[in-house]
Amino acid sequence: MPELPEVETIARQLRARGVEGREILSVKVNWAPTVEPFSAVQFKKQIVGATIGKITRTGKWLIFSLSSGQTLLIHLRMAGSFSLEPGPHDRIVLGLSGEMNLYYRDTRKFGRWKLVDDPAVVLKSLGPDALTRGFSLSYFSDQMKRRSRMVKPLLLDQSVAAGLGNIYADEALWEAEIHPERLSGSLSGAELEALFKAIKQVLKTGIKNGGTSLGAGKTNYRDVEGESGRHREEVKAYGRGGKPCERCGTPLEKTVVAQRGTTFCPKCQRT
DNA sequence: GAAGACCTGCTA
DNA sequence: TAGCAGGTCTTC
Repeated sequence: MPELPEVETIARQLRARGVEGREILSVKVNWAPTVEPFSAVQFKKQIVGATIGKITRTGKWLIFSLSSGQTLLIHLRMAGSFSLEPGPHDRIVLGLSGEMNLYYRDTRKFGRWKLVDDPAVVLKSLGPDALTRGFSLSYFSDQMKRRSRMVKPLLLDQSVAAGLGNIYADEALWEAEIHPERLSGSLSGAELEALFKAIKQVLKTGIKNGGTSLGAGKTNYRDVEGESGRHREEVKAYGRGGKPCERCGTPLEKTVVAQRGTTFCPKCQRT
């Protein structure tokens, strides 16, 4: 579930809560497959005693630099989240110096913690983070022309832009008034620019609103404080199938594109 | 491209 | 009870 804005919100809150600079005193692994590439026992051995340095983010990856020189790369996949209070489905618990426990919660158990010597080995498969300067209009236009595929699956392809997921891809396409099944090579210069700007805008607005969560369930996005994102009220397309398009009033259509649920306006998103 | 795998829980 | 879910990976 978490996409770039949700992961960014979590990274900011972990920093604000002072997780950086604390020593890892203990590690409890309740679901061993979360940890890669080591066994839970090896994983513990390697990180206990290390101090957490900078906490950053690239695409949907959370990055903890450790004083040991190793890096902890955390991907929340569909349902991962962090909390400073214990709760159900806590898969990993870090006991930190200064009486703080950091709980990694993941109902669906899809999330992964990778402990690596060189983060580039994992991150090199990603394109530029969608909110960095490296993700420029010229780069984006080139990628879209070069790989002529349906535009929505291309937006979800992390090797094109890192960070977009199903919600913000639908939102960006709605903003830019482009049909999700358009072939990327058929987009005009004006359409490419509109889509490029829409991507940056929906992600920035998502961050400003603390991310998006749709319902009240346990699999829903929660930030470190246990709050659901306020971006829910701003969503124009995702999850609004059958409801009127806010631009033209036409009922939005829900379909499947590249095996992902996709909502769009059949009238104003051009085919 | 598509389909299945990995998981649990919510919603219809 | 079946179908679906914010993601990615593997195998056709």
